[in-house]
Amino acid sequence: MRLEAKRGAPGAALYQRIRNDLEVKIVSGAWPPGHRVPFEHELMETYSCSRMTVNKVLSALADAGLVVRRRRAGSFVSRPRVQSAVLQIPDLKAEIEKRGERYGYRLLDLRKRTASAQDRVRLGIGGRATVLALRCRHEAEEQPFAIEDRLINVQAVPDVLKQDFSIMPPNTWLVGHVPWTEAEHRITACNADNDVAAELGIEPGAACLVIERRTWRNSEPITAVRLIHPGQLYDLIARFTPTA
Amino acid sequence: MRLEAKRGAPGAALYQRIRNDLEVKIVSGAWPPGHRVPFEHELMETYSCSRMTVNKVLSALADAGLVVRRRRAGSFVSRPRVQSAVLQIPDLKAEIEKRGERYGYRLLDLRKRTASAQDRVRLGIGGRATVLALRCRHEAEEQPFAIEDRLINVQAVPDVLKQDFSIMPPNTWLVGHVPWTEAEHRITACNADNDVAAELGIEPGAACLVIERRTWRNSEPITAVRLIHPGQLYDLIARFTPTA
DNA sequence: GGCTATAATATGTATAGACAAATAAACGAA
DNA sequence: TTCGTTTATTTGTCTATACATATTATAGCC
Repeated sequence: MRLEAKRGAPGAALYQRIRNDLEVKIVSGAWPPGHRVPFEHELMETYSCSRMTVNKVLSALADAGLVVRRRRAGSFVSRPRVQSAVLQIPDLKAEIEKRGERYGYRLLDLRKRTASAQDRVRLGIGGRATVLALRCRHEAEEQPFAIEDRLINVQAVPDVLKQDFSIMPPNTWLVGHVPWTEAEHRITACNADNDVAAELGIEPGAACLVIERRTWRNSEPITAVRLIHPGQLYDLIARFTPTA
Repeated sequence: MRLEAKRGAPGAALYQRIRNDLEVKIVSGAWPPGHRVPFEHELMETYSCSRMTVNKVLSALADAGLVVRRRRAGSFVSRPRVQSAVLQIPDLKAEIEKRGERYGYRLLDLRKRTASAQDRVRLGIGGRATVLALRCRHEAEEQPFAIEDRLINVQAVPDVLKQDFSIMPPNTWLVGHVPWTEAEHRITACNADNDVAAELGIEPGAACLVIERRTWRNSEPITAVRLIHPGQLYDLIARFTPTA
């Protein structure tokens, strides 16, 4: 979102002030869900401006999901406010360093192989394929922070074979070099098995937060990754303000 | 005037087609981060349209974070693509019924009390306050699906005392009647304690996914809720496509 | 060179006017 | 009544134009 002067302040652009006015009415509850907001020509009167200007505001509110627009009927405050939030799925290296902690990384295992049936399911590919399978550990201040279990579709990203993942985490390289068009995240909880417990330095059976992410580029699978965090150690936090 | 507009158009609006063209160039990587996208007057030429139309496209791309615009310099493809996703935090009743399963609900405990120190921390309030504390269970097809542990700030929502939460889950009432302006979500994993295990019908120690949500209305705390799901039973899925 | 004033240019916002498309509401026929 | 048709209204998109504003490039000066 572009930042102008203050959104509602005098001096801000006219359409920003109009938008702010309407948003306040909506999020404050003064206009409850289902309420019909004034017609464009009414808002033109109210603000002494052209229709293009109020149209821009209402279209933006519709894009933001605060109103629904229907020809001939008008614009209406959206029904049930969806409980949605922008979730930041961080690059662990960047995230840890942002906290001012020392980041550590260790490659536990790497192998190139013809995709097994299980690999094909995880990546969502059919037929023969070559994959790079990695397992590595992320550390913050010497403490294990996450186990990463990743498959990369070599066909989609041939350059990946030239990278040295013993010094650089695969995610850091991928986000910088491989654009993606679609991603899916799945978040679950599981009990640590013996391997994971040993690698993370926790008790077997301890609860772990699991984040699985799959990315595609124009429908071609790129990578599937599973990040396993000790449950107490890691929070995913999402903040949401409708105005945003 | 509009002779050009119909050419090669599958019905979509002109600015939609332009936007799509540019997005493809960006997300495909054809225009890498930092690349200068054509000036508005160049796009006018390319698409034989007015500046307002290409301006609308570029402003929308800027709002979406795909480009950065700088006066006198031009518009540039944004730097690092952030790993973010819109996470749908569903209303459980709606979610379960959408799957075609039977929703069940049971109020386990409800009490009105003066906020304890712990309550005040959870809600983020200071001083004296009255809260409503609920504990309830959500079921899908007779199976326990989640334990909900909720605090409601009675000052912020006095009407809450008039509701009968033995038949209607608090979330269903709240989302329909109490607008909020800010929300925070926190997702963690924990091992089921004996109480939770009994209520969910799982083994003590089994991994659970915990979603904590706090909402405010103009900085006034409304409610704090903790949802505890059996780890195997529940997935949070977030899909993200830049095109939206 | 380094500094400042000036011009050039791209974006930011706003207007008035035009026609298209969808559809709620009124109307009329069976 | 009920069904189809017409009409009126609202939103959707686009144009051509205008001026404001930020910022880069340049020219001129010391």
